[in-house]
Amino acid sequence: MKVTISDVARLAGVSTATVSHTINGTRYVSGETKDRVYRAIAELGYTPDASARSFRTGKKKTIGFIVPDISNKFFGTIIESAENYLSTKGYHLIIANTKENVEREETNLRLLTAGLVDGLLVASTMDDFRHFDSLIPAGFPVVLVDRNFETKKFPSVSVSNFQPIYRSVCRLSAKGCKRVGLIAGLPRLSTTKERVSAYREAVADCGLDCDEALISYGDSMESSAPACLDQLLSQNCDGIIVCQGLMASVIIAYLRQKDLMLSQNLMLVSFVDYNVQSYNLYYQQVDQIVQPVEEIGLAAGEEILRRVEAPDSPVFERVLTSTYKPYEWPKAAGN
Amino acid sequence: MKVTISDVARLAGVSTATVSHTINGTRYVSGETKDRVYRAIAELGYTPDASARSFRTGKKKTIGFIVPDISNKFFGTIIESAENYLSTKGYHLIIANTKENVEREETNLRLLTAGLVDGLLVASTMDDFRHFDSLIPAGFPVVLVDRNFETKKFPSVSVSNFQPIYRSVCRLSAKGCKRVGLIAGLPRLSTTKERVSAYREAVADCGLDCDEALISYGDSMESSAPACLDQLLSQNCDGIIVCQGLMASVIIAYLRQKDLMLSQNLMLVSFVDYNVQSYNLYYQQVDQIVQPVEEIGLAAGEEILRRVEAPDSPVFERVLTSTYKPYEWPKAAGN
DNA sequence: GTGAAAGCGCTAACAC
DNA sequence: GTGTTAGCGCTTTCAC
Repeated sequence: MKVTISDVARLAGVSTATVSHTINGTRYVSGETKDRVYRAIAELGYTPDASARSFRTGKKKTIGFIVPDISNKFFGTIIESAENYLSTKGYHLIIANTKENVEREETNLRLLTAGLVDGLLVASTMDDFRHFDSLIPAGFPVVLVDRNFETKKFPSVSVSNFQPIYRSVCRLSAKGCKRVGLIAGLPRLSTTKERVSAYREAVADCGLDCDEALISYGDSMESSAPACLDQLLSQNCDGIIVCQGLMASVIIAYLRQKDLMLSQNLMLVSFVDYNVQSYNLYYQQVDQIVQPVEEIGLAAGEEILRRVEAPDSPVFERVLTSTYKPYEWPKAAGN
Repeated sequence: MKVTISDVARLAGVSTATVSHTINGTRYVSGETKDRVYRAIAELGYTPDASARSFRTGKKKTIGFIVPDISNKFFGTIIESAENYLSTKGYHLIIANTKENVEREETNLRLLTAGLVDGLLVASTMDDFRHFDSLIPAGFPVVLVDRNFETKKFPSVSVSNFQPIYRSVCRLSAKGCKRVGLIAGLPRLSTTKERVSAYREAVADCGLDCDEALISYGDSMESSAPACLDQLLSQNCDGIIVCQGLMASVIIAYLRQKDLMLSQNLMLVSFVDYNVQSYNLYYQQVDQIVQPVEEIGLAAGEEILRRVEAPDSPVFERVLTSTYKPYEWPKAAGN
């Protein structure tokens, strides 16, 4: 049967309090007593029961992470670096995948806030802040990751993509492009909105063709890439900006299949993506916008623990910046 | 403050037992009483506390998954489909990342089996079964995923790659290759061992050059790909088999950078990888070995719940098979 | 058809 | 320097 703290106490000839304090280092215990306790623990093969402990203390030592798409390497990498940081601090990570589906997010929000985790990291697929907010119990620690709401009630960790997208358009314009297309994600997402508005502004500033049909909205998952590209090609665009790394890979391949060489029919393509060691190998012929993906995960981990430990600490918006890599740069061979 | 089951009971004018049974449907409650309970719950905004419940029942409704590399799409996809199935059954998924590091796996094994989860899915990076086994409390539900041990004590879900690798070698041989190289993963992994032995057997059977230097072991992460490729190229091989999808992408790019066209200096390349919708676009010029990644995740989910619910059910080894896609096949356009 | 009450294993006052 | 003990919120046996 299960061996409990009382079994240990009995065998060691001490009280359960002493055993507890010995294990947790929460008060002084004499060397000799410690010894007896540890010996008893070893002999019985005792392991403190995590759920009894959580129940008692109210701390679960667990953070939830609601993501739109685990299999997307962008989020996979964020999860990885968040988990890496959290495990360092003795926390576990519970993952929930929404597949960009609002109901799934609702369900998970409800389940995870019901005493399962100490805090929640959310890359939300919702656009209705009021609704999102209504699903979070008052005072529950939440940090928004990658995606924001207009209303800045919750702390967030995100990436600014306005400037790089603006710059992409300018560079395409300078190369002679007149009709620059944009392949964006789900229209409701803050990241999409920000990129689209940067695009619109730059297109106007550069005097390029300003045509809503040049903006193609995908569903933020890779499968929508070909359709988006087809739409843009049918619009005779001569430059393309792809707002997502996963889609970008597909786009490149699809272009190649269609025998449309880059810098020929199409002047230039810019990507927004995560930084992979092998990245340069693939895409050296195009501009890259590299997001600081590991840092997002790390920052997310730091912020959520800050809020878990001090729920009333000030609400920060942490905005990280992407790196813009123009394609003329000297090639830095991976490895 | 926190609202508990007693608050609800008091407001509804019933006992906590009735509230509990109403919520859980564990015994008959009259319609009228139910109503009162639900009204009280709504009024107070009551949510049952998950950790109290776990503590009481001993069921956490949580499965742990120890993976070597979350950011690898192969595992990302397995996690995704496992999570998908588990959430369907009311279970949550705790992720732990080992980065192919044995100590990290040990730590996580210890932490997760200490009352945190009901069962454990593990894609182990260990090769010492005895050691692994010693870290699992007797009777604790465990299912091995993707990677096996020689000793078949634990149930497992894995993929057979012997036949496809054997076939790859044969096909390269038929194309005229004499020196076929293999880019494998960590030598200690069962998947690597199985693939290497298929390779060795086929090389012998086909009368190809049999040279240990033609086998290049990576670390099962993408960053080792270029070094592996360089090693093989220095061996003047005329065909290459890449045992991992992540590495394969890097290899393709690296070959292109080196201006080595496929089917020119190198006769053919085969990949072992997951099935992505866009896959055909990329790699149509090579044979593909497509692993049933979603099914691995699903099967893993099914198996672990079976064991959680019936710890003494028979130990199954579930072996799934990959799909071999020769490159001459008529192209099935993605989508 | 419903209630009373005993714990699950642990931590943390409070006591000495 | 260590022991006693209440109680975290819930489920479930036993009782009526």
